[in-house]
Formats: sequence, C-alpha cells, structure tokens
Amino acid sequence: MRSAIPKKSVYRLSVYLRCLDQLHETGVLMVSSHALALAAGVKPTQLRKDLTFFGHFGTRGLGYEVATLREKIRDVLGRKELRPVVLVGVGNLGAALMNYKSFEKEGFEVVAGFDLDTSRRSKLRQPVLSMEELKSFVRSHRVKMAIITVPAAVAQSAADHLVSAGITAVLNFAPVVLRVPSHIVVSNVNLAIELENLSYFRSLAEH
Amino acid sequence: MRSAIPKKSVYRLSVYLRCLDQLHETGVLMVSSHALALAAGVKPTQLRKDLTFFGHFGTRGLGYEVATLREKIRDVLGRKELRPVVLVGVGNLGAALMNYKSFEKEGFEVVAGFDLDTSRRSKLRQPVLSMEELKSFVRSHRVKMAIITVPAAVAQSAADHLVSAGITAVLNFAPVVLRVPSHIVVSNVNLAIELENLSYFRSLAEH
DNA sequence: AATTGTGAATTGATTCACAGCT
DNA sequence: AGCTGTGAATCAATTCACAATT
Repeated sequence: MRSAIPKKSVYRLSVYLRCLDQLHETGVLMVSSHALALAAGVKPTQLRKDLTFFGHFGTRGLGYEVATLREKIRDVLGRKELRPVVLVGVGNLGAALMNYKSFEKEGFEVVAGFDLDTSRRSKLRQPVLSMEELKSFVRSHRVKMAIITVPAAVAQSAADHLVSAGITAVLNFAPVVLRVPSHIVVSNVNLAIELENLSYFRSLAEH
Repeated sequence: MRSAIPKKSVYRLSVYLRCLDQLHETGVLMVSSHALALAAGVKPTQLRKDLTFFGHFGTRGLGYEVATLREKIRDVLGRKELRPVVLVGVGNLGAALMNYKSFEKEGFEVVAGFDLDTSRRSKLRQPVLSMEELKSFVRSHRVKMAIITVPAAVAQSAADHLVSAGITAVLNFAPVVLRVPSHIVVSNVNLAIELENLSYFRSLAEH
C-alpha cells in the first residue's frame, strides 16, 4: 500500500503553499498552524494533520518557519524544475490557458498548442502545431503532461493521441469521461458542472 | 437539518445528467445503473445510492427510463429556466469564459462582463461595463451568480463589490481564499493547483 | 432473471483531546 | 505558556449484501 495519503491533503498542501508564498513575500518569518489555517480557510488541526503525512516541519511552542515549510512543501510537490505541458485544442479557452500567467508562476510552461487548424496561432508566444506533429514533439521535448481543451466529441481521440505519444497525466476540460490505461492520471475540470453545482447550493442557501 | 445530502452526490448528479443527455441523443430509452455508472465512471451502487437522496426513479428488474430520469435530475438541479451570470475580469480567461459554449448549452448565460478597462470589448457579444455599473446592472437584471477572473490582488475587492450588489454565488478563478458573508456560496477553481496535483500523482504513478 | 433500493459494514476523512517539546 | 504532533473518537462517504419488485 503506497499511498495512505489522502488526495485532499495533497490538494490542500498546494493551498498552504500559496499562503506561505504570500507570507514570505510580506516578510513574515514564523507562522502558527492557527494563523496559516485561517489564511487557507481550514481548521488548524486539519493543517497539522495534513502536514504529518509528509513529515514534521514545525517547532512546538513556536510554530513553523515560513521559508522552511515553504521549501519542504515545494519539495513534496516536486516543484524543483520547470515542467513542460502541451495543450490540445487551441480555441478560446485553450488559447487563454496558453497565456495563463499562474501556470508559469507555479512552475508550468505550456510549450506548444496542437490543433487541427494550425492557423490559430494569432498572438500566442508558443507554436501551434498539427496533430501529426504531436508525437514527435512530445517525445523530443520529454513532455509528460497535457491539457485537453477540445470539444467533447473529439476529446477521447485527443486523449488517445496523447497517451500513445507518451503523455502520462491529463488535465481534461472536455465534458466527457475519458477512457485511458490505468497508469495514466486524469483530472477533470468541468466548468459547466461547477456552475450548476454552485447554482444548486445557492438555491438551498436562500431559505 | 436540511441537507443530509453529500456535496459529492450533487456533483455526480450533474455528471449523470451529462451521460443521460448523450444517451437521450442517441435514442436509448432505458438504462441500467450498471451501464450508466460505467458511462459516468463510478460504481453502480454509488449511482443508486446517490439517486436515493433525491427519490426513487427506477423500476426493479428493468432499470431507468432515460427521458424520465433526465427530467427528474434536471428538476433537482433547478434546470428549468436560463440563469444569468455576470463575469468580473475580462482578461484572456474571462473573455474565453464569456464565449464558452458549454455554459449556454447547460442553461447559463453570461450576460455581461465587468472590468476596469471597458475597452476590452473586442469580439464579445456581451457588453463590457465598468465596475461602477455593476450594482445597478446586477439589480436590474436580477443576477444572482458571478464568475471572478481578475488577478489575485483584486479578487477580494471584486467579491466585495459583487456581494454588495446582491450576488449570492461566486465561481472564483483567482488563487485566493475569498472572505464573504456566510450566506454567500463560493466555489473555487484553481487551475494551477489542478496542474500541480496532477503532477504530484503522476510522479507517484511512474513507480 | 434481472435490477433497483437500502440498511449494515466498511473505509476514509476530520476533529478532538492531550502528551510532548521549546 | 504556547504550540506542534498524533492516537483515539467521531463523522462522512462508499461499498457490500440482500430483500423487494417487475
């Protein structure tokens, strides 16, 4: 049994890291689990429990050194080197993500876009290439991660292409459940469902 | 105690609805929990359990009538009328979301964008208005939901504006934890964290 | 015979309560 | 005195096992 670590703890680790970044920028040296948890929007005990899955980083009576904890979490999350990402489907959303500043800031670089229509290269820094060029590009640039922003109807085909090119992690924005081999990691972001959910809980709340 | 219904069940309800839409389009009349669960990427028992929170919609021995179940889920999710949404922050991502087809298809209409720079109206169908116009627009159009796609530094201020204008649900793309009154529903989408998570689990998987 | 619906059992996540350091 | 780290307890979600129904 490799991973007794809850998925959600890993997710929150990223949230804590963002908060630590902010504290670091503003020159704060030490932080208590109470203060950091407040900033992250969780309970102090949850923060401490989350951290225990990865080690013990604090000093009893004092709290956590911001710079150190930040560094440790970056290590856990593998934030040493810049990680290249390719994107398939250079439509409105795809192009926006190719320009998305937070990706770079957090250590990801969208190195190329792929699309049936390679004329969609307008004001992008990165090249927009044809699907035929995908495999050789991914291999030669040793890319392991991809973003899918194609229409639902062609998302499975895009995923198949990516997998056969050697991609092992996919962030999928297409509203379909992708079928991939079990060693491939897929994470789905369905924006329409996010809105739909929000709408549901909003209606509940107004009573 | 109103809601003993798990958040995740509601989320999956939206996923089931997408699958039912597809089945409906392809003319399928009946579906078993097994088949629908397969399409949705969950276990049959989970699908059935999820449905029991909202009623019983199937026929033992036969399964579920696609059209009926679809209709019932639409009812639960409040998908009767078109729901207007405003968006604050008409940058790359914001503009892409204002054009996002899946929103319309799923019953949401982004009716206006708001930005400090109202010249960002380029090829959008919807008007891009100044922040001063937000409150009166939201009130006169009876908008209840908003999308925040401004930079992190001004996201809290955007949220404050929205809340005081009468918005009660926010889909937040800015990488900050928003402070809002307790009756406001916030859902966060942090794309950089999604990639970071994916990267973490990808690294785990390659062993 | 097939398939739903659901209590009971299990598994997983969160919170509590307090021992252990500084 | 203050705060972390963590086993135990609680709470929530998932899965099992099977009775109920067509």
